[in-house]
Amino acid sequence: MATEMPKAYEARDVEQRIYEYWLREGVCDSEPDPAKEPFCIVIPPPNVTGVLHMGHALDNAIQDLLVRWRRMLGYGALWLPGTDHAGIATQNVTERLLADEGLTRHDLGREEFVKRVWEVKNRHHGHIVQQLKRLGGSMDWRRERFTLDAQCARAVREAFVTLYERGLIYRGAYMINWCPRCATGLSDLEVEHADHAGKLWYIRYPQADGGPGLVVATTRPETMLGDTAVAVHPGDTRYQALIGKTLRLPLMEREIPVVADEAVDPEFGTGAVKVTPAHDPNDLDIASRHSLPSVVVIAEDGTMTAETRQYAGLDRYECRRQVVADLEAQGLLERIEDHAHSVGHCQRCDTVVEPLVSTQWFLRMAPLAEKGLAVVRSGGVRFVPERWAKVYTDWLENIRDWPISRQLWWGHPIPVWYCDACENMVCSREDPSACPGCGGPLRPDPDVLDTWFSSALWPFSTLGWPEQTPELDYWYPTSVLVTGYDIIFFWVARMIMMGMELVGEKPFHEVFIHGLVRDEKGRKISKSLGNNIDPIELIEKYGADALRFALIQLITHGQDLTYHEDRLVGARNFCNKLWNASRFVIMNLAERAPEGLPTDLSLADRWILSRQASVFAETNAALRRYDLARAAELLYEYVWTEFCDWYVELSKTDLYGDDPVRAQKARGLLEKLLSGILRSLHPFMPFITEEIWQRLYPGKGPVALQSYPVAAEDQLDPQAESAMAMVVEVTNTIRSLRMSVSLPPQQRITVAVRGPADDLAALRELEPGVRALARLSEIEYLAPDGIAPAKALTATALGVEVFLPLEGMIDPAAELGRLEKRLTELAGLCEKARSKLANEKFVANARPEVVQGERDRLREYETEQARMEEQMRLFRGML
RNA sequence: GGGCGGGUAGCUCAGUUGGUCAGAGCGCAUGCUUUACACGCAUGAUGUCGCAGGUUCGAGUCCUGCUCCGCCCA
Repeated sequence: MATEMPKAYEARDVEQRIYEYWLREGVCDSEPDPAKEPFCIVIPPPNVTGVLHMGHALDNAIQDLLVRWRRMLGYGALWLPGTDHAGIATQNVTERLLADEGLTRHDLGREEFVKRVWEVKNRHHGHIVQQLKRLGGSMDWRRERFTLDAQCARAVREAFVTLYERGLIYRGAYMINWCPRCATGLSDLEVEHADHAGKLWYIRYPQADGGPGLVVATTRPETMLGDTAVAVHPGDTRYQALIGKTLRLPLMEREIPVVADEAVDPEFGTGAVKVTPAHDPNDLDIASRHSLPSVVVIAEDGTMTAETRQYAGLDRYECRRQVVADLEAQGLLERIEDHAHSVGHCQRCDTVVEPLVSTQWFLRMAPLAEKGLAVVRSGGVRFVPERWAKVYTDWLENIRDWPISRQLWWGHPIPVWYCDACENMVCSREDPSACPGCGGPLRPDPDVLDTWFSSALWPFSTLGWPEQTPELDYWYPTSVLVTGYDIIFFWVARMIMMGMELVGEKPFHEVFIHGLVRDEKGRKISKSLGNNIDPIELIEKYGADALRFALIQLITHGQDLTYHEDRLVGARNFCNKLWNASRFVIMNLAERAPEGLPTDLSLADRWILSRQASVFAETNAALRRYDLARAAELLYEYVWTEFCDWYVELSKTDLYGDDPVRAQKARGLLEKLLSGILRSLHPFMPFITEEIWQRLYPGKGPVALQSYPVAAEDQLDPQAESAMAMVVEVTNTIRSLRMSVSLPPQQRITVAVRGPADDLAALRELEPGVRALARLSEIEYLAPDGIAPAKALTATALGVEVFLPLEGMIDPAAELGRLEKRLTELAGLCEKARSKLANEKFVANARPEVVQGERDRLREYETEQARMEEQMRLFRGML
């Protein structure tokens, strides 16, 4: 067996080689297998031109953990990878590149531009895939998909046409959010609202008959050019006389009416609001109630229209300055106030969006939302943590129709064609060659679909839908979707609705929602802050396993998590601990260990087997309820504290003792325990566990395909656990007492122990180990009534008295101080317990075992108290 | 304005159905070339569990109010 293991684990020497090994072994490949229960996760496809950030690292660490765990449990586990074409984002990336050449997409023309985008996509694609691989993701790369590939395109077209045929998709002119920079319509979700320190301009609108008129307050003076009315609240006494009168719109010199409308807030500004139906959704509502005309004054490129005459062609903000200046010159600007208000920005480019009436394709959401709500309410789709279900249902209950067309060149074309000759419109699964009405030429719809439209089909388009493939049949609905709460509306909700509508079945059983990764100062990661953390750099520094383990440890109950480099150091150290514990075991396995579980187990053996069985049971339970941090903690604790600190140390007395049978038994058990540790940790830290596994069992195949350890009930041994707890406590007590008198570590001493026969027997069984760990030359066993050594340091450890007879080294005054402190503590504890027990209501109401526990505790305290007092008397005699 | 989450050791966070002096990691202090590991070992210090009431024999844990921080929606 190869025993040459470096002293420290070096992730960089291991990871790439191991990943290639998995690919070679087909570890991540999966086929539908009716003999196995299916388990499937589809990756939230990262933006193909994006760069992996910590959020992806977290998201993928979680998915890989779940998939590897299920795979080892024997499920037909598939993790399906892929990327998203990210319409606006990718088009913007390409346009920026063109800008460097001094070109715009219009210079190139649509066809040439789209070709360029594909080139950009192809360049970035390899990079993002490489990053996912470096994280150790066990995706089935043979099944990789791209939201714009032929298979997804087929699904998108099928979905669109089907929805259209069902009357769920319609086209019309409605007010939508428009990004003047991206030159496309946006859905509400793609608009981010930010508070903006703006102004409130008070403008006088005189009456047409020469009267003083009224004053309106507005945050957007430039839109006054498109005003077609002024509205006041019908109950507002200030304006009763003006309702129905006509005003003269300044600058435009147009006559507009004063209307009364309930929607006006009399508290805001002057209580009179200007009505610009073409550029404000609320005004549009008012306009429709009063049959007001609409005047478009801002064009799609953010400049003023011809309607604005002298302002035509100005940028909207330049126009604002001009309008304000002109109003002021005419004495119509009454005053200006500071006014903070919320302004919508384009999610992709941060430009202030413009509400505009525009002809778009819409998806009717009410019927879809109904199905989406039903399946979550009935528990068909379960959110973890549960509270996110409410976020989801609240949104769906108030949902508006979804504008799905985008005025971009990069994306899925809308499968609709128009005949200019006969005004026919064709929506078709196949490209039509001519107008079915007149046989004339057809013009394709120039728009593409919102990227989220194709993302919404992802769980089934990737599995082959609309074909009824074996994959779709086996893995759909998928098992769990893992994603951050920030895309519940964008993506999760839409997948659920589309799955229900198009496949007739939910896309997944569960949704595991995690928080976002924040920087060390707790700030959200953002481009503008420039506080992005590159997971690849961290992988290079600490290893992918350390990064993954640290992230898993940091997961809280759906909350954001604060990244801290210290955590990575801790996780890296844990990797090294595992490496060295394994190194120790493997070095000692130079002689082949026997097969099967050894017999003639010691107390320590029975204890560690019991602990391992119990930890594995708890770990699986924690994973099942998605308490991933707890699962990681359980294994961390077990490996470091119980296995390394105690079991390995105790095993040395067997390994290096003169009994070859015991040594052989120790080797056998260490190997068995390590096997369990490696398998249990593999989903958390795949690389290092695989590397060690290969060294431990060359030729046995990847650990990734071994069985995941589950509970072994027959190994649970509560008696061994409590006996061992006592041994540990006695050892710790001796160490602590040694330190209290600064005894040099090298100095071996004799200790005496006094206590129940069972406890002493347990100590005797592990005596060589205790002697080594507490640096003892000898242990003297005293019967419960045995006479304790005089002039000794003493303490009680779980009912066993420990004496360190250190005559000459003891400072009686210091000892008295220590004992006194402990006695004070004990007095307080006794007092507390006594008063509890003296309370009739406590005794009457508390559960019997709680009362009994209190009694037992009190008895222990009293016993210890008596012993301490006895010691005090001894030391006082020494003063 | 509506909703959600959080305020526990210097830092980051655990604390399952209320019941053993409140836990972990990091950091800190002291000591240690103990034949796997200094990315280590041992020992130790550290908390009015945001504030105020209430329920209860008993509250970090349940209820009410307040306060501060963060997020989502309008």
